Amino acid sequence: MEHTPIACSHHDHNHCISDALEAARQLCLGRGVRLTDLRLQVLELIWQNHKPLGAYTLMEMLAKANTRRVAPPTVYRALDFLLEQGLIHRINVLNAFIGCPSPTTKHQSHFLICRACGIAIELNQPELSQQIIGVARDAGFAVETQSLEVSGLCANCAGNTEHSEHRHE
Amino acid sequence: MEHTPIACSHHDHNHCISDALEAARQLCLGRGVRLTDLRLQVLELIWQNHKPLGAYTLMEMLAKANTRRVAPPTVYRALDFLLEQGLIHRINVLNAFIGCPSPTTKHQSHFLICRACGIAIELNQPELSQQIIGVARDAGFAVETQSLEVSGLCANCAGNTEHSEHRHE
DNA sequence: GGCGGCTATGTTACTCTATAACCTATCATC
DNA sequence: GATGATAGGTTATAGAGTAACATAGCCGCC
Ligand SMILES: [Zn+2]
Ligand SMILES: [Zn+2]
Ligand SMILES: [Zn+2]
Ligand SMILES: [Zn+2]
Repeated sequence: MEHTPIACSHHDHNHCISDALEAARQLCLGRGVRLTDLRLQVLELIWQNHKPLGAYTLMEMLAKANTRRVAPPTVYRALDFLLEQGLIHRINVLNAFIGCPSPTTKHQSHFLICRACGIAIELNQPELSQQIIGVARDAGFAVETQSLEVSGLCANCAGNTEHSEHRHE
Repeated sequence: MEHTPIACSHHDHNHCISDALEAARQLCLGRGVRLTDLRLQVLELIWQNHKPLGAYTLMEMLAKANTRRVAPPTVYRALDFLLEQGLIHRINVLNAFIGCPSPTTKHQSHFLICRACGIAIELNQPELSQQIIGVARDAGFAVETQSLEVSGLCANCAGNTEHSEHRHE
């Protein structure tokens, strides 16, 4: 049952972006929280590809887009909001953030991260979450959040490894 | 098959420490790498309990123990060595380090982390590693390393939650 | 024993990541 | 349009990690 993830295959990424932004608008509307210009802008920047972006990278992008200085708290507050609403995930191993393709359904943070091209693929495996909860319960542990970060090579990069190991863009 | 982990139960922790240090000595001897005084000292400090310690906390402890200033590179180099040899793991979600109770057997980094008492319990579940590898393979992804960090409440703290939610020592 | 290369540690300076504290602007509601 | 609440701007600082270079031990060899 091999199935190449969207992030790894050629696809119309504008579609990913518009879907994500529209989903965010609906979700915030439904919850009565404010998806302000800044927050939307940060979300859009995060979605510009399937690679996690650091807060300071986002800060520079914001500064460039708005042609004025943007300070860390500004971007961190937007990121905190997006994290709270489940619109993005934090990739701890990279100190970076990536958009969530299914923010409406509650789920844990499970990612495959390619060390060659930098892509992060979000898994959708409720059974895995359940198994982890089970293992934890056997140890008397009550799970609140899960972070699974698997590093390696994605389908694209695994094939090209011998030729070009270290490209980052 | 409930089984309270050692880290969570009353136990002779000096035994944990001496076991870990002796295992480290043997392992380094066998591999022909040098477990220097500094590296051993850092490992011992890390093992002083079952809670992950940050690099800067370790730095202060080192400075106190040696009654002289210790700079970041000193402790980071020791940590790098211990990580390479598999004697410790890094807990990404905490930016902290914890001793590995089974450094001789190759395995992934799977932890339960109690947000109340700060303890980190290392799981020993090869089946879980295998399942993760399988899920990744279905996405065409070649796994190199895994980091599973589950946050919640340990057996001890889950019972006491209503009384004292936020004790850290 | 003394030389030369290698590994480990010391030292300084810096980068990157994140937050505290305080102030101002905007929004919603009455 | 006053009032309270939320969002964003600003400054400063904390926390985590690394680069670059100097020094000190260690080891094998002559
Ligand atoms: Zn998600
Ligand atoms: Zn890739
Ligand atoms: Zn381990
Ligand atoms: Zn606990």
